[in-house]
Amino acid sequence: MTDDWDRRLRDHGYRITPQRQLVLEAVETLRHGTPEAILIEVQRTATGVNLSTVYRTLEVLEDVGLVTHAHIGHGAPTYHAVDEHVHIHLVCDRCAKVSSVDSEIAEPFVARLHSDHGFETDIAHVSIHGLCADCAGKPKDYLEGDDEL
Amino acid sequence: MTDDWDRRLRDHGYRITPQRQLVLEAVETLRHGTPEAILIEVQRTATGVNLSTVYRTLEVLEDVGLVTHAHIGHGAPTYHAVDEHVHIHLVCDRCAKVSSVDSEIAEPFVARLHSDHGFETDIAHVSIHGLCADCAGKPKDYLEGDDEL
DNA sequence: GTATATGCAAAGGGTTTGCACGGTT
DNA sequence: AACCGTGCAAACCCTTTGCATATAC
Repeated sequence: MTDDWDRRLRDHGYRITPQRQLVLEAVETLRHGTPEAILIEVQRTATGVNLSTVYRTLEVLEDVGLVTHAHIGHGAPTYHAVDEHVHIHLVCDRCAKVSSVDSEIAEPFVARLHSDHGFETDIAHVSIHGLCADCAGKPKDYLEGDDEL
Repeated sequence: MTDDWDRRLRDHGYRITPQRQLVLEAVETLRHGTPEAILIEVQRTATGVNLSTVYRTLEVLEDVGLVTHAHIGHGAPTYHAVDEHVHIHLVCDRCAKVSSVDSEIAEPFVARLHSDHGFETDIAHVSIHGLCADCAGKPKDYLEGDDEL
């Protein structure tokens, strides 16, 4: 676990509690975790912890920069520790498969948004939707224009 | 309104109903509309229409290709008529302002996802989060979108 | 006439909030 | 001792669903 996690909390005026430690550990253990999944992981150690505490804690951990969240499908968001490698989620709208790609691939796009619109993009925050290679019915490195939904 | 809307519905085995017509018209009138907003617009003409009908109708209209939806914030999605110009929503995570940019700006990125991962991206489906020019403190030129609410 | 669409109400996920108690500082 | 954090339950928003009725075909 990030070694200065307690310091980070304290520096922002937050207190150190077992729940905060456990939630952070759970986020790091599960590399992608919804609040619900995080709760279950936390409850392996401390059964009494409540879902609303998980929500409040994730908000705090995000505020101090220890975790981030991304929206994958239409459901609950998933949380990651900040030291995880930054990645973009590609979600297939047909088979619902989720793949992760290095966020570096979006660099030129992000740079363009910045130069043209002054927008500082958090590219990993929401996933990219579309059709995966299988569902699009085409192998990698194959090009053709078929764009129905 | 799209002139072959009824034909499109019929061709997919759907029936023509006043509700479907009204919902489609509402989507075209409001250029960005949540289900709730669409309901209100529809009810200006037909007060009895129900929210669940709006949901079911939007699903049908989307199925036949007359409308699409995009996720802007964490809340309800917004619907657009398909003949609207395709655009990406940039959402500022600080001030919540939403601006629209031409989706063409993402072309190289989309092409890269296709060539490297075989993924056919629907770039407009989810918005891009980050900090707007004002909030990032780095203005250059930005395009104000057509949204409110 | 028959199957589909609708309205209504209830239930369902996911998330937030008010409150009193308990724990950290 | 003061205040923040927690558990609990209720409320909340958005969406879906079951069912009986109404309507398009």
